[in-house]
Order: sequence, then C-alpha cells, then structure tokens
Amino acid sequence: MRESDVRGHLDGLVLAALAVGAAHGYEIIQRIRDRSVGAFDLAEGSVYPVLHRLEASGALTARWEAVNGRRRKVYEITQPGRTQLTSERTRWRDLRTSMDRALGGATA
Amino acid sequence: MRESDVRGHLDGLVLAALAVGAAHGYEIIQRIRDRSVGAFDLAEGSVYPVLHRLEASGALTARWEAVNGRRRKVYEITQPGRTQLTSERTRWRDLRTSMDRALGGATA
DNA sequence: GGGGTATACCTAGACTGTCGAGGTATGAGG
DNA sequence: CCTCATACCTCGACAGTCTAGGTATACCCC
Repeated sequence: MRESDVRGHLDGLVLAALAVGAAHGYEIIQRIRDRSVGAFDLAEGSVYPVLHRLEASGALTARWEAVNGRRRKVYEITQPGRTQLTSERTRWRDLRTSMDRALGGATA
Repeated sequence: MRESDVRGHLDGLVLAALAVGAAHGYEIIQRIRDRSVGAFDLAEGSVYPVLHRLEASGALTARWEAVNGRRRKVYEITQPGRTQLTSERTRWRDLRTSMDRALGGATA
C-alpha cells in the first residue's frame, strides 16, 4: 500500500482517530496504524502539520501534558471537528461509490 | 465531489474506460464521466498527460484517425495495460478496505 | 556515566500529480 | 463569418504528503 494513497483523506483519518477519545500526536499515528490493521503507517512529518492545521481551524483543541517528565501535546476533537468528520465520511462514501462504478471489474 | 479526489487513481480510471474498447481522448473523458454517473468530470489537462504516460509505458497503443477531416488519436489497451488495470483494481480494493476500517462511522 | 533505543515534538524543502488557463485547428449551424 | 462543439496539446501553479533533518527526555544495560 502506497502511503500517499490517503492523500485528501488524512484529515478524516485523524479526526476519526480522535473521535474515540483524546490522544497525543504519536498516539494518533499508532491509532491510525492499528485501526487500518497496519495499512496506514504514517510519517510524523505528514501528521504533525495536519494536527496544527486542524487546531488552527478549530476542529481540535490541544493542551500540553507532562507525563514522567516527557511533554505531550494532547488533542481533543471539538464539535466543529465532529461536524467535519461527518462530512469527511460522506465525502469518502461518495468517492467510494463513484470509484466502484468507474473502475468496474467487480470491485463493487 | 472534488475532482482531485481521484489523485492516484487516474491511471486506473483511464485503463478501465479503455478496457471496454478503444477510444480517443475526448471520448475517454466522457466515458469516465458517464461511468461515474457525473461524479468525475475530468479536465483535459489532467487526462492527456496520463494518456501520454500510459502510452510511453506500453500500457496503451495509439493510432491517428481522421473522421470528417477531424483528427483523432485513438487509444487501445495492451496486455501489459490489462495487467496494470488488475493491480490498480486490487490497490483500490485494499485502500477501500483500510479506509473503511480507519474512518469508521458505519462506512463499511 | 555512556551508549543505544523508544518516546515525543517540530520544520523546511523536495516532490508528485492534478488543475487552470492558454493555445491550435476543423466542421456545422445560423 | 461568427460562434459553438469537437479534438488535440502544453506550461506553470498549486496543494498535500514525504524525506530528512533537528531537539529533548527516559529507560535499560553495561
């Protein structure tokens, strides 16, 4: 699986990972890897900019935590973030439907 | 539907459109639009470079035709092209499975 | 106390593929 | 002859992801 296949859907993946509970950056990467059963093993350089963007847009809030002297930035999804997640899911379902049709070959 | 959502899958869409029979560029765009029920209305500037790339790689062959004085470049899928189409379909199915899992929200 | 590994954050620039905008040319219809 | 549809093409812009680099702490083993 090419990692860049998630292009355009990273926001949705991050929001979905946070929908089940707050987490810090490293943990989000692990969650996405686990949820996709290993398929999406994202680079930190891909995820951190997304988190900053989503925080700036108000889809996430963040707070710093110190655990055993290690600092962590814990992200939590907001109500606007949940709304965005819903529309990301819809967008994915629409894409899936159209791709299944256009690609053919019993992919449906 | 954002057109750029097809990023990474344009090759597959073009190959699938040609798998049912030869066609020229303009026609391929129409086929993809029809097959996706209007969802993928691709720009010429997106498709022509793909055709040239696929021709150069041997997935397609092309011949010039003259119909009523208008020239057309008719593309046909090759055996390597069909092999590539099969792997593009597999790649799409894998992505679909992983996205459904990781995105959650009853998308499955 | 030194080295290696895991955790945990960050950024700048490279890269890739699609799109927008522009161009050429023919034929049909008004 | 002007416009519209067909039909081809290319260049540069753009967005989003990745590569590669950086910082820092904690833990374990020697």
